[in-house]
Amino acid sequence: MSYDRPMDGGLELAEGTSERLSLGVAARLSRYLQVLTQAKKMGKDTISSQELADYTHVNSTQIRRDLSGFGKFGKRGVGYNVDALVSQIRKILRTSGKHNIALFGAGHLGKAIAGSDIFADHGFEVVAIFDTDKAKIGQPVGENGRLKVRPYSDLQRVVDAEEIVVGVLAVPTHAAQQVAVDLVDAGVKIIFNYSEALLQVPPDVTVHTSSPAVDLLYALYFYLT
Amino acid sequence: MSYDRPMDGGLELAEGTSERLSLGVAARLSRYLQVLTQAKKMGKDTISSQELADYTHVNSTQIRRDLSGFGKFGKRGVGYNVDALVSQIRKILRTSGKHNIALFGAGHLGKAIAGSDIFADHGFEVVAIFDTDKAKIGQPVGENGRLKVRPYSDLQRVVDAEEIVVGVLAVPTHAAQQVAVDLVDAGVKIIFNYSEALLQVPPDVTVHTSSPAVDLLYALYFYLT
DNA sequence: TAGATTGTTAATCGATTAACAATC
DNA sequence: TAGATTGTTAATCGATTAACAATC
Repeated sequence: MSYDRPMDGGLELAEGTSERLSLGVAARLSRYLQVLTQAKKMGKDTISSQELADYTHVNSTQIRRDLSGFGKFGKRGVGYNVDALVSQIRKILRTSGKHNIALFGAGHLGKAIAGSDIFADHGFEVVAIFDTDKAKIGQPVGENGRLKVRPYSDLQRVVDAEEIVVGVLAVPTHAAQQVAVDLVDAGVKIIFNYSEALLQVPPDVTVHTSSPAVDLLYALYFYLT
Repeated sequence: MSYDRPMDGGLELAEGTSERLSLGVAARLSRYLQVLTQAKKMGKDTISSQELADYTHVNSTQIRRDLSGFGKFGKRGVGYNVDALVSQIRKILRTSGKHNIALFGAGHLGKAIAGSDIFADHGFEVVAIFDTDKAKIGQPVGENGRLKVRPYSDLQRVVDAEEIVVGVLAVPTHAAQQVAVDLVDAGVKIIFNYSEALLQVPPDVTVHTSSPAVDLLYALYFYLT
């Protein structure tokens, strides 16, 4: 685990490059990144493992341990430089690039997602929004009406032309499976599902279903006990 | 771990009642519940641990192990009865009751949440929606315009009158901390944060921040490697 | 220097998995 | 009966934590 390369932003990845991160480490690193991004917006230059722990509910020792596996990123007595740590984690997660998203459904949820910078902050860009409702097609959506709602029939063409890697489903539950099928046919391998549908997809496709109510149940259990 | 009470819906909880569930078990049980709820809607009467595994990405042995800690809920060669398992898990999680939610922010996201049945399916009811924008106050929101947007100044009064246990923040990031402070003052202990703000709250208050982009980063890592 | 915080070790704990007898 | 699937064991693996020397 020793690591003697200077921490000055060299381009190579630290040890561990060749092996896949474990699920847990990858998930935690993503969360650190989220907090760091916000901390930076709040004008913080450095952050301690204890502060990161307060926001992520991950033990501070665990955080230092996760990070030290890839290099000595901190300064004893001071903490971690926010900018430097962001770029290190991005490198470790190999998500420094820009990735294009297509959004399905131009209802309240679709508009909320299109207008948010929650994806943009992490290098994702919503480059297309689709709906099957003719009344909605052509409508401007997102900040400054940057996007125009496209007809659903353009899916395949747009996925190819815009190099879409993620499909986000903000459609009614009954419509979700069909969109998933069409996305898979178009070659998309990551689907983010905001509907309640249980999606059936081939094994090489990743589905992430957002379940706020599940998270609430979980929080409530610890509140009630 | 032996358990000889009939599985016929007796009211007592199985073994483990007195001890708190571990974080992991509680989280997984919540996810099983989500899948079971959807499976029921799809008309399934029984479900196998393997089917649950396919939808939750939890190993099927792990699922049987989680469940068998509380009783023998399954039938060998058949699987689990969906209805019975739902009520058993609800009992284990002690979330059989109804819990009231207040929603903050009547923008696209607030309206999307108010109009969804994602919370209702799990015994949560959105009973109030607030906004500070005078133009929005009084507007009907949710299915059949069931809710009218209330002025933010009514927060304390409504939390008391409606026995609100969860506050859901669908407000701009810059407004989130103030709402959190006011909710804490009103006695709410669970906050669900859809903004990007890092919220500062007392230790006895649970904050869950929804981070779709973080989940995407994570999915993308496994896609890219 | 004095205080703070990292990096790292060592020990513990819980999660995960394969395997398979029991039994529907 | 034959096939399927649970409940459970036993072994392994990774996560978690306390403690503390190193050092900024």
